[in-house]
Amino acid sequence: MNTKNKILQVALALYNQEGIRSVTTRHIAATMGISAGNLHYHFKHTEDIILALFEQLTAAYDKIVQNLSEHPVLNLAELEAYIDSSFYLIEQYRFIFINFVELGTWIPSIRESYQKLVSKREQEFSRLFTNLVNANVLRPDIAPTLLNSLVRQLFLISDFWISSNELTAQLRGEEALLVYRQDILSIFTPYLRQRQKPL
Amino acid sequence: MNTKNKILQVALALYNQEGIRSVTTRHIAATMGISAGNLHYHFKHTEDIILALFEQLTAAYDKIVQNLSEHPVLNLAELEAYIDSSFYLIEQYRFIFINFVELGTWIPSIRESYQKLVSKREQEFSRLFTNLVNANVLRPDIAPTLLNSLVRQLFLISDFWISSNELTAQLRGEEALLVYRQDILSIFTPYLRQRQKPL
DNA sequence: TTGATTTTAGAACATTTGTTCTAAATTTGA
DNA sequence: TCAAATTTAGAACAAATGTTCTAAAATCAA
Repeated sequence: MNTKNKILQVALALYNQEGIRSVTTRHIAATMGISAGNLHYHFKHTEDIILALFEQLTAAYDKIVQNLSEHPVLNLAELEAYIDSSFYLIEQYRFIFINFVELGTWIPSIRESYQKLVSKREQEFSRLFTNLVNANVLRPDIAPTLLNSLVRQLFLISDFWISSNELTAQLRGEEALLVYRQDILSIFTPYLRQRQKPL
Repeated sequence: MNTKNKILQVALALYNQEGIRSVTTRHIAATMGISAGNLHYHFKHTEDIILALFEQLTAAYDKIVQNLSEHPVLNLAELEAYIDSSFYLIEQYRFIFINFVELGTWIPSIRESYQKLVSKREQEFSRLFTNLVNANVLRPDIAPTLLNSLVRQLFLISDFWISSNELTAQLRGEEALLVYRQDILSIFTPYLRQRQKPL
């Protein structure tokens, strides 16, 4: 692996573990055994590192979305699979989600990029709802304003579940996934058709 | 107002406006027209300022909780009033919610204090649900595990709604309140008794 | 009033941090 | 093989930051 990618890899690990506050470019360079000068040869500014990591995240998310449009979700098992894959992605780039607002004000292009991601996800989730209604999984009588709130809820919970978990239960690995999955699914629960409703 | 309180007031305003990243003790001192040395006479360490602000927040929240136990929520109008008051409090200390995880790792007593707050709110919300069921506003057939998820959802949305809004719509003032209120209420919506259900 | 205490300003210090610069080492490509 | 391009280490710099120190000013208490 070339130095540039290695920097990104080590930076991601450090940011996730120690938080953006305490990680410096010297820190990253020392951890991978190169000089600070060398690091700044590859990434002139610290923001460039963070921005590159953010672009990795959006690229990975795009893949998930693309996969979702090729293989639409038609039942609860597939919904769970999708929830799980988004969880792994979020956890992989957890420092971004934990410092989202701060990063957005620090590096404006991150906020712009996030806006675009939100639009994509809105489309994706609208389709997801429609599919589940058509597949007779969800009830068809959901008002549009309520649907808006539901979509916002989904975004909010998936983007900030990690932050919330960090402050409270601090669940890890499989345990975290299970609770995350349940929290996301409980948004859908009340709108399931009676037949499959485990209320 | 004495200098100590003035420092807290100015620090809060600056943290909210410019974010904890760019605000320094010199910054705060300069804004209020005192010397940095003087500021550090009153608060030896930066953390002491932030911790004091966090304690203001928990004290204010305690008041709301106490008021809630003295005047229980029995209908949707009262629920809205409670939602609104929590919104104003969160917005007043927005920088804390925006940097919650970072502050929690930086200043451990903040995380401990937050844990206690969460316990209080859990009790409070359980009572709130029970009250609304008894008052025939909510349906009585909500499973305990689902209730847990609902409570977590409520916490998550109230604590991170501001962060989410900051990244997307960036609504302000009354407009923000309206959407926040609707997002919180939409958690309750599916469990309302049919009579008052505006699905 | 006067002596003690508290508050304040401002200089000073140590450390950190991002970044640049230079020269050497390494790699590449013809 | 050898010159050009690249990568690298390490010193160096400038700015920022938290904090301390000292002495003066203000306040308080008897």
